[in-house]
Amino acid sequence: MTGIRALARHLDLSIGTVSRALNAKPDVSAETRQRVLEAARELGYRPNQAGRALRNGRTNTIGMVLETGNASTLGGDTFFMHLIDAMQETLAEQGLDMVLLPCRSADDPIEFLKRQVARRSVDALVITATRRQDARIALLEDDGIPFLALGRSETPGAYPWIDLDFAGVARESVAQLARLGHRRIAIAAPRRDVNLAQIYIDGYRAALQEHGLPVDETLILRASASENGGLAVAEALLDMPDRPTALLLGQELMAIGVYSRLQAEGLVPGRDLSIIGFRQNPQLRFLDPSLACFALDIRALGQAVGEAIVRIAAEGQDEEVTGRIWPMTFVLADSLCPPPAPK
Amino acid sequence: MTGIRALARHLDLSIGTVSRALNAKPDVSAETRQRVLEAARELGYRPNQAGRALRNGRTNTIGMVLETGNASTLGGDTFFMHLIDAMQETLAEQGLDMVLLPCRSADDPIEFLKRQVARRSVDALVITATRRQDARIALLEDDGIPFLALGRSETPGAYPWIDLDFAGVARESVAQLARLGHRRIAIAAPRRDVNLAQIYIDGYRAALQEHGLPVDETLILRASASENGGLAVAEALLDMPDRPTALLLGQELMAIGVYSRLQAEGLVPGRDLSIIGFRQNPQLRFLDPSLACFALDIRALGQAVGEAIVRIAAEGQDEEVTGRIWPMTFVLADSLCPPPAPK
DNA sequence: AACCTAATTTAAAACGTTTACGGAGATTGC
DNA sequence: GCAATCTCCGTAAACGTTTTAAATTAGGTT
Repeated sequence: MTGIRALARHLDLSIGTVSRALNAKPDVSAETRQRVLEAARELGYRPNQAGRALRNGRTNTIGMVLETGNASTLGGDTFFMHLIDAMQETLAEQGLDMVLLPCRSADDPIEFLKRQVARRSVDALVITATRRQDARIALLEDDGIPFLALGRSETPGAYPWIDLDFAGVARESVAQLARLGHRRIAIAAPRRDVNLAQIYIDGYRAALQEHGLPVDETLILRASASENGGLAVAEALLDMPDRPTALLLGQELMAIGVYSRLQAEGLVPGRDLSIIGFRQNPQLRFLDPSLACFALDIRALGQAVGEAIVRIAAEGQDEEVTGRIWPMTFVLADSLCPPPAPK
Repeated sequence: MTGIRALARHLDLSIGTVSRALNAKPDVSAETRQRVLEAARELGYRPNQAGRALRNGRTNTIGMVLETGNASTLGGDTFFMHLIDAMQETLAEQGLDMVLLPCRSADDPIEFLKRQVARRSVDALVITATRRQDARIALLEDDGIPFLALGRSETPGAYPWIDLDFAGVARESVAQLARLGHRRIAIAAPRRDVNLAQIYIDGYRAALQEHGLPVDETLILRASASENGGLAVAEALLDMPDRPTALLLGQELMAIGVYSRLQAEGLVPGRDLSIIGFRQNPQLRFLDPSLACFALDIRALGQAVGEAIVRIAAEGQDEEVTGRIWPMTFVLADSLCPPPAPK
């Protein structure tokens, strides 16, 4: 276990000089620096992280909270995998490490975060899956931990966030359908407390009005963010007396349930009902007919998140806080058609 | 930022006494302990992790290396999510934290591990996706970092591992098919350097001999661990003059490709070709006819991994090293049938 | 030779803990 | 009443760094 002390002794130098040489600080001759670096490599010296963190008050590590047990984060989706991949690349370029902090969805996210905050083993945190009211934000602000929220929240206060453009998705979806002649457009979104659902539905309302279409509250459906949720949505649609001709989905996996329920009734997406999904998802590539949805450049997003959290970690709390909306682009597919002629 | 010093001053006690009180050490009166705990809660005292780690030489944290960019780990599969969830639960019960260390598959895993080892920010490591020859194992042994390999390796040396029973999967698969009367059973497995493929194929060979069936090397196929790999496998099968009547798949997602290629030819799994998949995977639940495969209790596995790594972290290198094979149970489904009568 | 400056190095303090050791009272045993 | 024991607490060292301030050396300039 060669510490800097052993290294200094071996070189017949003082600890301080060795430290400066290793950290590219001034006040050390070129020759000495050379010797030190060589000996460090030779003896396999690696600075002790704990000592360094204690002295510096920094860990050079960025943490990201990852909810396990929640299908929309780690499982059944390559979104987070690619995001993390790109983030890590960006952070590594800055000499920062990245760790993922798995938080069981069964546990209290506040308690979990308190524990992480207490450990102070990361310089800054990225939190995901923000709720409409998210107590974690107040906690982090109180404790002065620099953080970035991946997803907006209605929690008051100024803090940095990056969120996907769900309002834009709703607007563009309605525009596409209105152009095809649809007038009765249903929308399905997950639980109220996830903020994106609210933004999505608000965008939908605004877009309808923009196109001079009435807002029918019975066409706004809530369902669980899963295949089963999609089944329930399709079920509800089938039961409607004046069935809508188009459907917007506020979560990816719902489409699977909708398709299978419709097809069980002999109905065909893109002929009997126009459907626009949400985020593009490789799991949906088997849907037939193909599902219109919204794509985004996940790697670029990961890079942006990485760059943002680096700045936030460096500048601490007095960073000029700013929210940022990430664009998504419409992907046309076969699940769209003009509304069927009323019989 | 209330450290133990501020806490001690506030209580008019010495730092040492406060520390002992907080850590449930002896030599402190019940009354004082009570006061200390109360004040700690009130002032929101949280021990500084860096100071503690420096002093103790332990971080009370277990790390797990997670390969991003690799579909079989984070993406497209809930396996790791559930595993991590269960592991974390087990570790939390022991008062240990868990962090995931995302390793880009584009980067050199050895360099990545060296960096992590150097940081010494975890007490023990779980490594996944072990290769047949895995230099990481030698590195960890050399550096004296306690670790557990999730997956065997042929790398010499004694180290603890837990692996799924791929040999058993192959054996049981052959047994099931032989019982149905199949004599020409093909097998498809991923790249040679992943160890599980080797074990799987070895098990297949042994099982064939056990049932008195000939081993035809042309029936042993290699393909990428993906849907595309499955397409290629099906392609190869269709081109064979004396087509096999059954197929074993050494990776989950292959089944998707196999099914779609077969169905494009008008062939039906479970009628024209019997297929046994690998690990049960929620992504495969839409396959029709349903795919026979092997299930395992992921939560129990996660718990076992958690318990093992706790022991390993506690006892350091002199833990009695032992490998462990995790059982998988056959799940019967509609993709099996007796071989079609030769025409 | 004495002094100043610049370049390089050393010494020491500090970060926040834990723990071995010693000491002061209080209690017990004779 | 004195020694021995026990209980509780304070002191100080140690963990491995980084950094500030002081010290040393070398190289001029008077």
